Amino acid sequence: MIRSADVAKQAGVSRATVSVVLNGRTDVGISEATRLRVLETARALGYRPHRSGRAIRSGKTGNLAFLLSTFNERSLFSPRLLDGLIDGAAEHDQHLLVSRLSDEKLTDVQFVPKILREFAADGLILNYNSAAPERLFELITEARIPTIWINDRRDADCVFPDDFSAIYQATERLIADGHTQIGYAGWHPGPHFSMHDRLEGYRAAMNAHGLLESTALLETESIVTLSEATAVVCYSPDVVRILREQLPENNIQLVTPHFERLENLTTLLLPDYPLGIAAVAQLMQKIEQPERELPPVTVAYV
Amino acid sequence: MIRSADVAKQAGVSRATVSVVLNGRTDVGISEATRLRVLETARALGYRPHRSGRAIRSGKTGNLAFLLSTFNERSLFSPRLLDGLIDGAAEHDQHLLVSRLSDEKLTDVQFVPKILREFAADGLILNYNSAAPERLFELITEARIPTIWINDRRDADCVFPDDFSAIYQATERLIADGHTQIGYAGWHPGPHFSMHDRLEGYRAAMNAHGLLESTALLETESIVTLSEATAVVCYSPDVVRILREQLPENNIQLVTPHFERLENLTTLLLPDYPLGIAAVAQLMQKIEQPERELPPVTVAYV
DNA sequence: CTGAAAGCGCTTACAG
DNA sequence: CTGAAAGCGCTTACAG
Repeated sequence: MIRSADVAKQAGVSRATVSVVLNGRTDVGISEATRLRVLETARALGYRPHRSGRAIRSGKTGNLAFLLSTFNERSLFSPRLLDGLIDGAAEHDQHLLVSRLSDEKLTDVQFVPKILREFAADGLILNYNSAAPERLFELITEARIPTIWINDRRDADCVFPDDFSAIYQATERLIADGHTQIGYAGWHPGPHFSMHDRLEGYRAAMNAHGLLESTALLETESIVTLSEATAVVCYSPDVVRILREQLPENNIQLVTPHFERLENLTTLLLPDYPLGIAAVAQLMQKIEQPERELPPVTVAYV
Repeated sequence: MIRSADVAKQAGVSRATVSVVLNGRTDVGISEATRLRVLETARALGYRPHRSGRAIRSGKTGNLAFLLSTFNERSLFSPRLLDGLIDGAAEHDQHLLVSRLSDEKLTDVQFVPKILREFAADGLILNYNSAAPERLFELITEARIPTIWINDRRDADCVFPDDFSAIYQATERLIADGHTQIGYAGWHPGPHFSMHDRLEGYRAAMNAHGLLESTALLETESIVTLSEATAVVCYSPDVVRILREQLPENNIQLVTPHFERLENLTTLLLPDYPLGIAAVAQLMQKIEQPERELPPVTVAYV
């Protein structure tokens, strides 16, 4: 293992100089020749600074932890969300720790997840919707660790997709096309905030233009009958198949949590990558000012 | 932030005693009363040991890094694989760091991923199939970090699903049922080792029983015609739909990388969770003895 | 502009 | 059985 002392010795400078050069500090004047010599020596030796050294000195681990449920309904999870988090973390020079917890584990009062038992990350990104086990809230509070909630609408410290605006926007597109009989085919408002927000987005758009609502709320993938509607805003791609038999494609607006655009269909996609980026940005702010409650952040569908 | 010194002071012992008690060391005799007092004090204070402190002392970060490509064809990735890795890491008292790299980034010789630029993990689990960018190999070698390859068949230090045996076993089931005209519907051997292994598994089973091969190798989801076959071993679930129109369900054996069993169909599933567990176990061994080349490990389909 | 010293939180010998 | 001391790799004042 190469230490900063090895680089210093080899380059003929002190450890402090190595640190200053490698961290690109500009407040300390270092001769260009020395700077280059240190950089080159570090490279040649394959020096990889030990994160823990800095961590213990700075009080910051340089790690962010991403926590989700093994129970898929509880957590939004996609490779793109993970990419957003990883890229976001990298932008802020942080590593991303990942952990998944089962509800069963969380019901055990003895159980404390490793990530909360130790000080191994500077902050937490929680990917648990509103139905998260009560015990989880306790654990977070006890650990007193800066936390941002992702995909949950709360009073503060959260980042979530703007379902309201997405549906609102989709509805307005149909209105702009001259439609007055516009249906909404989505799910019954359920435990997740987004179900409620989408319905409200539709209602708000219709009301704003003095139009009458015509909703077909779904319990499952039941058949949609919106006989009087000439156009439909819809959330479930499963329903599109049925709608397509009844309506021209131009008259269907899809807003979807899936990532694939359906052929010839105007589609708004869940912004999972930007969600990850935004969540990390919020968490960094939260880490800097742990006491301050951050106002909720919405991320637009794309 | 609560430090071990705080716990020591509060409990009226030295920091060393706190360390010994909290790490459950048995080689040092500690009175039961003292032990309980330290544990209770730590709990009451909400003490969370700073990983970096131990890391810097022990030379081990306690982190394992999982590295994959943003290019999906390069990396096997599923929530269950991640669960396997996370649970495996937890078993060994390690955290899991995750990072994804795009091929473009890796073509840039200047670019060194954060995880290799710093010493932040004790070892690496690489989820890159054989077609990984050349630069990646260089980077790993330069960093001299214990590494296990997952889902790639190499000479050493790798963990991969046993595609050969899965297909062999599926073929033998049909032979045991009395079939002699057995087809294999899979993909042309391509860059990934598994394509080759599956075909060989089929061939080996047929040869072992003196039967003639009848393969329909697929380029895409083309129609399968195995007119003389009374039974088929098949890898692609897409092909099952077509086969089902030609054959009774009992005469189809599916081996699949997807996680869902098809109704009424004998199916062998890719063992992604066990793969994660096994990969971590191998990596822990590799970290302990970095010089030693570990023989390849296969994980059976389930 | 550079270097010696101190200290971050932890654990491990070692002395009592 | 317990505690004082040393040291892991790093960075940050501070003295020269």
